[in-house]
Amino acid sequence: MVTSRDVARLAGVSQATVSRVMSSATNIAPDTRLKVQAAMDALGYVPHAGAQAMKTRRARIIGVVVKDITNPFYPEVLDELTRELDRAGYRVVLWNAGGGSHHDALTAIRERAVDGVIFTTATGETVELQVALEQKSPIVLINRVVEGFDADQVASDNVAGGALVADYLHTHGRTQVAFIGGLPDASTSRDRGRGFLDRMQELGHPVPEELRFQADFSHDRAQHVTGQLLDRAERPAAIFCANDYMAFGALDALRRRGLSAPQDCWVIGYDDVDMASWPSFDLTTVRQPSREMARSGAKMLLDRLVAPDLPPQHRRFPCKLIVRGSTGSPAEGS
Amino acid sequence: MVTSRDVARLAGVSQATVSRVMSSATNIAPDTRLKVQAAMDALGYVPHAGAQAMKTRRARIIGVVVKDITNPFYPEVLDELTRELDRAGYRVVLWNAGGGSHHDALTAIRERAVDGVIFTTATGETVELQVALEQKSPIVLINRVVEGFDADQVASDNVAGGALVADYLHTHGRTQVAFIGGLPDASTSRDRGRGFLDRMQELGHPVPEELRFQADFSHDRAQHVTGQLLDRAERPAAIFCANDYMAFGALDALRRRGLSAPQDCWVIGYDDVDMASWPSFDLTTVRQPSREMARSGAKMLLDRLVAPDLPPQHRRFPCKLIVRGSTGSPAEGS
DNA sequence: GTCCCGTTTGTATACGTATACAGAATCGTT
DNA sequence: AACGATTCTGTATACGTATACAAACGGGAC
Repeated sequence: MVTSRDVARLAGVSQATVSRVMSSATNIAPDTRLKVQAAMDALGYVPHAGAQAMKTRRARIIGVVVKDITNPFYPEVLDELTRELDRAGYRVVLWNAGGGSHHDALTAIRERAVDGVIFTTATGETVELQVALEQKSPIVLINRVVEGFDADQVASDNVAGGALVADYLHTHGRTQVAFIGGLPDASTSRDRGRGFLDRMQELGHPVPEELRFQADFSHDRAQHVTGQLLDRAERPAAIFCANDYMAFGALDALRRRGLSAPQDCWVIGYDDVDMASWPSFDLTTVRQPSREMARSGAKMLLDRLVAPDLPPQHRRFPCKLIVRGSTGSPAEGS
Repeated sequence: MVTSRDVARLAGVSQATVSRVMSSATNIAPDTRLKVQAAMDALGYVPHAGAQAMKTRRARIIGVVVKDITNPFYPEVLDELTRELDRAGYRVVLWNAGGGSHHDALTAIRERAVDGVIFTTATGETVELQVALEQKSPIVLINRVVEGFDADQVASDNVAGGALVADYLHTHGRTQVAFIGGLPDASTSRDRGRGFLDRMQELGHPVPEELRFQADFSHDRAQHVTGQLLDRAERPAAIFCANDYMAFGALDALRRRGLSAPQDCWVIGYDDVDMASWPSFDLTTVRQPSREMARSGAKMLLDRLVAPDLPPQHRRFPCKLIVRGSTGSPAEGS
């Protein structure tokens, strides 16, 4: 391995000078700089990341924690996060699935292996997160949010989004409806459910217990649950799923039975991932600005790295109902 | 930050002893070990990753390079890679999109920021890869492969897979067919295309130039291209896409025109991603064992880290045609 | 010519850990 | 009782870089 000392020797300067050329400080004579750069090129010098990290106390790496990368929502978020962080000169380490991800990511902060972490799927492990926060660990929560947790958080207004769906169904006279949630301890599912169920109640169409389900955010569980639901005597007029991925499962359950939306049952999702607009699904859904949220979260974290004592920000993005073919009369659809 | 020296002081031993407890060498008196561990717990000691990396010359990080994480094939591969590498005690840094990904990943090796890299989308940038290889950089190619490149490589038998499709279409008398490739310099697309087109020719049904397309592996391009194709006077009897993601685009192009597979045109994909089996697509496709390939590639890399002079392995997995509803008479499906 | 100031460079050291080496302590063997 | 063998621990140093400090140098201004 070629070190800065080797470069120094070849260029006829001290190691410190080589280091200064790297950090491109201003106090370098132009010709010394050229000499050193020539030597670096000649030797193919590349600084040792670990050594730099040790001295500067910065790894230039950000961690991102995701639960199920197979859910198309997360690739979209990741896509945006990697772009944004890459542009800022940071690398991204990814934690996917595995119950221990949150813990591992926090450990990585303490090891100084990463400078900060973006959690997309925070839930109840608040204890450990809280401890980390008290040690001023740079942490940002995207998508899922933890009430009363004093860290930067970015989410969409899930309660309002859920209410949007209720209003829409009410307006179209679809009152006998089912709700399929994700995980009970995920703020997204909880808030969307609450916003939806509360508004339905207000509107005079309370959703009975036996029409409320949990399907852990996955396509397969949602397909299964919807299947059971459809096999009952009475079919609901609409199904609202807490994310698009489950809505796809609901649509698939219909198709498998030779039924379809919107003819036999309306289906509504949440997120508006790219796939939702594909003709195969043509899914009515609540759009949250996922990519913008990702960018915003990345920026918050980067800001916090330079100013650790910034007051924590809670940013909430508005949502919008996108009506497509899986609801409404076919004539209404695009 | 609490260092090993702090632990040493509290435990009343030398820093070296603390380090030895960490590496859990055998030569440690049981009670010293307990004392040290107690001190570590008391102080909440966590070793500094950068310092360790500098001394041991191992970062315990593996890089993974992916082109478009939005293509559902890659999340499946990533899912498996992260699991496997995580289990082996490695973290994963992800490079996504961005033309410079390959270069950045190779730089990271030279910076010793990562111990090795798994490329899933290698193409023609052989020059730089070749240089890296000559410096014995631990590199593994998964999925896409580069001819005559002396590194570990894992792929499926794409030529045979393409031929499978030709045989199948011939058997069912579908001879007027189109091919939609990905990128011309990707081995996957090239080999699948070659296997398919050559076999079609052998069988007496050469595919004319005007029925061969490139759609850069993306849903949207494939949908667009298929759209143009369908708007012609004569509709092909089948469309073979070089991956599932494009096949979904082809199906969507049909749907948008009120057409469908298999009635109006057969559609065949490649990969057999999870989504291919969803009732909404019900896609006939060539299954390659993506997850097994990912595991295999991860193991190759891990092996190479401990034995850098191992001869490079080229592993090729067989493929299998999975017939579903997007081809054949509906009766045949499911 | 002297003095002061600003620029540029070298010297020395620190970051936190791992490990070669040597010394101390323990044990069994003769 | 003396010896070597064995086990355990401490001392010292190295990994590769960044940076505080001091030194050297040159250029004006008087």
